[in-house]
Amino acid sequence: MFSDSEENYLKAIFHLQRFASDGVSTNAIAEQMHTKASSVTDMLKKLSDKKLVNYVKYQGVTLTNEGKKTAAKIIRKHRLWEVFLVEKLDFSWDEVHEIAEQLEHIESDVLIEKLDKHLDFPKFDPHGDPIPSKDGTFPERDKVLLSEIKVGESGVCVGVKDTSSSFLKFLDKNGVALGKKIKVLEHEEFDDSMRIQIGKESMTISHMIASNLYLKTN
Amino acid sequence: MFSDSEENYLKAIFHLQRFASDGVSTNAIAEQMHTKASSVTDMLKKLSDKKLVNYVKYQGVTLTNEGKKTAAKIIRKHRLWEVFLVEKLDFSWDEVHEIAEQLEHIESDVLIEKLDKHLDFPKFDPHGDPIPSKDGTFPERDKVLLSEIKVGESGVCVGVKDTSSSFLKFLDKNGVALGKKIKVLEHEEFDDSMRIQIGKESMTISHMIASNLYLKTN
DNA sequence: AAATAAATTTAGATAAGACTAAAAATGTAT
DNA sequence: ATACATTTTTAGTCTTATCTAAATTTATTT
Ligand SMILES: [Mn+2]
Ligand SMILES: [Mn+2]
Ligand SMILES: [Mn+2]
Ligand SMILES: [Mn+2]
Repeated sequence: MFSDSEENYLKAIFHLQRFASDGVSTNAIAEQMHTKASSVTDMLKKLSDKKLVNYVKYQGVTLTNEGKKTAAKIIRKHRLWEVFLVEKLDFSWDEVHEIAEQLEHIESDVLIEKLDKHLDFPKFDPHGDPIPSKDGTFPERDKVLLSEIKVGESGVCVGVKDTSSSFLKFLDKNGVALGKKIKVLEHEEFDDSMRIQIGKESMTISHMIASNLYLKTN
Repeated sequence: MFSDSEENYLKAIFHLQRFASDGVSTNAIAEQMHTKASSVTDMLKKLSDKKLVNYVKYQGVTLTNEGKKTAAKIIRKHRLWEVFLVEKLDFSWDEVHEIAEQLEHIESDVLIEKLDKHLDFPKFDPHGDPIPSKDGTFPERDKVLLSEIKVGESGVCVGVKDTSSSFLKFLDKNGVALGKKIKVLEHEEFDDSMRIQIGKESMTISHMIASNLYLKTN
């Protein structure tokens, strides 16, 4: 149906579109894709011909409905495979992204649905990111950055904002994982660092850490 | 490491090499790959540069040790994924080949080993074909074509020679599957058809069928 | 409102992989 | 041994996806 490259562009535009209120810029896409602006322009023309994006020269792009649907499907595949890798093959959450980048391009509708069933229809991936349903709807979950939580309150870890391997490895090392209960013990005004309770341990974390961890409060 | 196309050529040469005693011909590869001889020549040069094949103009090719190792690895991946699809995702054996053709190109050594473990280190795929080990060794199994078995003797179905979807579907329809015990009741000289007992049923099968089913005799 | 800077597109090149048509090498039959 | 047929290679073209460098458009300053 679509080439791997086309699918990767659609995914990139989809993710960038959430932040930019207007069209997504050529440069933004180039940066996201680690490619050059001229390559992006070429691809935008092609995607526009295929009615996947609304493209006006010099004005940036937005996804059409068809483009959104296609992007959601790829993200669905990516995240389902990530769940598989962690749940069934015993990978840790910092190792799965690269492999899922490949697996997301495997084409077979039956495969996705069977995989979904095998995994018992998960709603969120190993990083807490929502898995769109077959029709492209993303499940919502009210989550708050740990950095926004007041002293004395607590919540359950449901996701990470930064999904870099180094951050995930740091969390592992300190016993932080999805489902863990975290309570804010202290908040240092000076540098916005926090003292938190996680399980029976307590630890101090920087603002950098606290602003990349999502909690679900009761 | 290698492109999907390169991998597919290596696999094709590997399979053709089992029959041809000397080098594999350009035309044979072209037919197997559903491509043109000129495209094959181009690729052979490339594979030769990469020391994956021994190529002498007009003389056909053979795989180098490196080429054999690479081909075995791809076949290993293909067959492990087929086991996964049948055992874990509940596909039937006639549906898995096309998907495995895609999955075999996913690159991650850790993934293959974890998949192998998850499947409990299978030695044969859903069609009875041997799964090479990490070092490229193919497990052997003494098997005989059903058409070679004498009246009164019996064996257990361990593989198929023809793996076409139509043949596999026919077998399913008639209750033939790997592990089933089959006993030869009669043999018709005229057309080499056979009357066989499978489970509690008995049925007549053509020579075409009998010469594409492998049994393991006791 | 120019002038300058930044972003974007165009033009032209390159590489992989495939194809067609023509040329060259090899094999077969008189 | 020569002619004919088959196989294989070469030459040249096409598509996709990328790049660099130059041109163009849009945005920002003075
Ligand atoms: Mn990911
Ligand atoms: Mn993820
Ligand atoms: Mn197969
Ligand atoms: Mn198989």
